[in-house]
Amino acid sequence: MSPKTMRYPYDPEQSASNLIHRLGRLIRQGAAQYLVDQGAGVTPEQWGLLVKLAASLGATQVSLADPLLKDHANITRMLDGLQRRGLIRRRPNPGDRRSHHIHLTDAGREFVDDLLPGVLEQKARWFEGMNQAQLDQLVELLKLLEANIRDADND
Amino acid sequence: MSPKTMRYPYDPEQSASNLIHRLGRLIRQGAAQYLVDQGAGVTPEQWGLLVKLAASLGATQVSLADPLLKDHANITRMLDGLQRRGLIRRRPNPGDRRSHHIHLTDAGREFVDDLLPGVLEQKARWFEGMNQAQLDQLVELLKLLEANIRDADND
DNA sequence: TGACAAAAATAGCCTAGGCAATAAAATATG
DNA sequence: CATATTTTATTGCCTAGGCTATTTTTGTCA
Repeated sequence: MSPKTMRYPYDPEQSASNLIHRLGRLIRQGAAQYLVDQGAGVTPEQWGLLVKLAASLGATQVSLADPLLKDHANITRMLDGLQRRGLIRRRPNPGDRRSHHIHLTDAGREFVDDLLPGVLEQKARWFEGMNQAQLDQLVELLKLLEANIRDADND
Repeated sequence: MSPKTMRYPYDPEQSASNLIHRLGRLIRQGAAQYLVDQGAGVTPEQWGLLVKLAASLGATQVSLADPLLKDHANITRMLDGLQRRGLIRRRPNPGDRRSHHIHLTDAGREFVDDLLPGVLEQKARWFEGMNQAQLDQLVELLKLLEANIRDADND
C-alpha cells in the first residue's frame, strides 16, 4: 500500500482525549496565573495539597498522593517547598516510624482561609457559560471516563 | 474569626476542573504506556507533533505550537528529540530566514502510518462505556469550557 | 533610509510528572 | 525466630510545561 498521500479522517485537536489534556493544561495555567496575581508564591499543585491538608489533619504522604493519583516522589518535593515556606510541618508518626504526619502550620491554615474564597470565585467564572445541568452532566461524564480509563489500563 | 475548625463545603477532588486536570494526566499516562508497549520510543507529546505533521506538510514551529497551546521552547526541544530519532527534518524556509519548515522523513511517515490505527483503537477502548450521544455532549461541553477559560483569562 | 518594534527559534532556569533505585521500618511467612 | 516481602519516604534522571532572556530577521513608520 502507498499511504504517503493518505489523509487521516479525524482531527486530533478536537478529539475528546486531546481536548481534555489541553484543557487540563489551560486550567492549570489559569490557576497558576491567579496565584501569581495574588502573590501567593505557591504552585497550583502545592495549593491542591494545602487544600487537601486543610480537610485531613495529620495525613501521611501516601494518603495525600494516592487519591490525587500523584507520584510519591513528587509529593516529597512539593512538601519540601511548602515546608520551606513555613506552610506545613512534618511530624513523626508515633505508630509507624517510616512515615510522617503532615500538618498545616498556623500560617498555612491562614493562607488557605485567605485564598480559598477567591479561588472558588475564579473557578465559578470559568464555568459561567454553563448551567448547572450541563455542569452536572460534565462531571458525570468525566467520572465515567476516569473509571473507564483506570479499568482499561489495569488489564 | 476563628476558622481553624472550619470545614470547606466542597470536595476539591470531584470538582470539574480538578477532574479534568487529573484525567488529563491519566490520559497522558495511558498513551505513554501504549507507546512504550509498542516500542515506539517517543513520548505522547512527540507523537502528537508527528500526527500534526502528517496532516500539515512544511509547518513552521509556530504553526505547530499555537494550535496545541504549547510553548515554543518546548516545541524546539521535542523536535530535537524527533530529529535525533530521524523522524523529522528541519528545512530552511526560503521565504523567511528566521524560521524552518518541518517535515516528516520517510521513516517518520511510516512510523505514523504503522502506529496510528492502534492508537485510535486504544482511544476507542477508553470511551467504550460511553455512547455516541454522550461522547458528542462531552466534546461539546469541553469546547465550551475551553472557550470560556480562554476568554476569562484574557481580561 | 534608519531607528524601532515584532516575530521565530533557541537556551537557561525551575517545577511537575513519571520512572527506577535505595534505605529504613513494618509485615508476612516458613 | 529468621528470612523474605511490602510499605514509606526519599534521591536521581529525564521529559514536558511555562517563564524570561537572547539572537537573528522581518516589518513598520517617521
